[in-house]
Amino acid sequence: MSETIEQKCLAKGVKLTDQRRVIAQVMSKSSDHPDVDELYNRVSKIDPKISIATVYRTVKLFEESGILAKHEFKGGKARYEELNEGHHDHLIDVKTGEIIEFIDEEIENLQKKVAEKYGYKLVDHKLELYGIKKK
Amino acid sequence: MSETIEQKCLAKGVKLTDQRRVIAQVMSKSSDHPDVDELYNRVSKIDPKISIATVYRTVKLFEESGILAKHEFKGGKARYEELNEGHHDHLIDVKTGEIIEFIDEEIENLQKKVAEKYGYKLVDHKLELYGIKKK
DNA sequence: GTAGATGCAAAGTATTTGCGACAAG
DNA sequence: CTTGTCGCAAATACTTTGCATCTAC
Repeated sequence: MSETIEQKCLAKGVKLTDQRRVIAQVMSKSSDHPDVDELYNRVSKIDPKISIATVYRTVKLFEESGILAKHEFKGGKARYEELNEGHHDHLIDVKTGEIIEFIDEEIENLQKKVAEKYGYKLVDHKLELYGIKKK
Repeated sequence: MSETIEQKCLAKGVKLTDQRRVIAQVMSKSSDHPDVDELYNRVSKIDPKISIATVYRTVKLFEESGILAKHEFKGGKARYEELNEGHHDHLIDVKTGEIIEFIDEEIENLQKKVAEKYGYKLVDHKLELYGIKKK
């Protein structure tokens, strides 16, 4: 495991409060991609006094600090995950909603090439695959 | 040019009303990717009596009928474009918001391969590149 | 001590919906 | 005719914000 979220906050000069610590810990433990509501539920079990406004403010702050990644998958609410070294994309099961993380260097390179072709420097991208499980 | 939106409606058994005809024509003429508000503005210039609720209902209906594609680019409202034969993805200029459409067969194939690898049949995907124009 | 964080409730956006009037097939 | 559509305004869902209070550094 690389740095904890708390360490990242220190490194980036993000002030640590009790609320932020709780939110950070819950996100670290979450291997799925919770939306704000779900995150708020989990956080509330640890400290019921934390308000949903703080959860919204904190995920936004963490996202801007490069600590969390925000995803807006099809037709739903925004969902978050901890951002670690290895970049990855998502394969979403359209039946169950299950999410599989994957990495494909070849696709990454091709994306860069496409951007170059049009005279752009690639600064970000979003790749989501939607599939049905084969029997 | 392939079929018009009106022809597609007939083909798919979607009832044609004056309002839908206007919305269809405006979308056909739009080479950008307007959001509902912008579409409503354009539509209102032709027939000011059309309500925004109808615009919302119509784009949703057209999307479900495979006539329009809905995009949810980063942090904004949903945007729409006419869906024609050739599938394409989008390269978005993060400075200006300009959108370039592109096709890359190689990436398409690799996506299918990734899904296969995890035992999935690819039914849909979303690929968005965000870039900065090089000088 | 001070700048910034929190909780609360109210305000914003974007989108959907119930309902009576109306129009397409 | 009958089923589905429209316009309107109210409702919903998600997210942000003003303000007074509190807390980390």
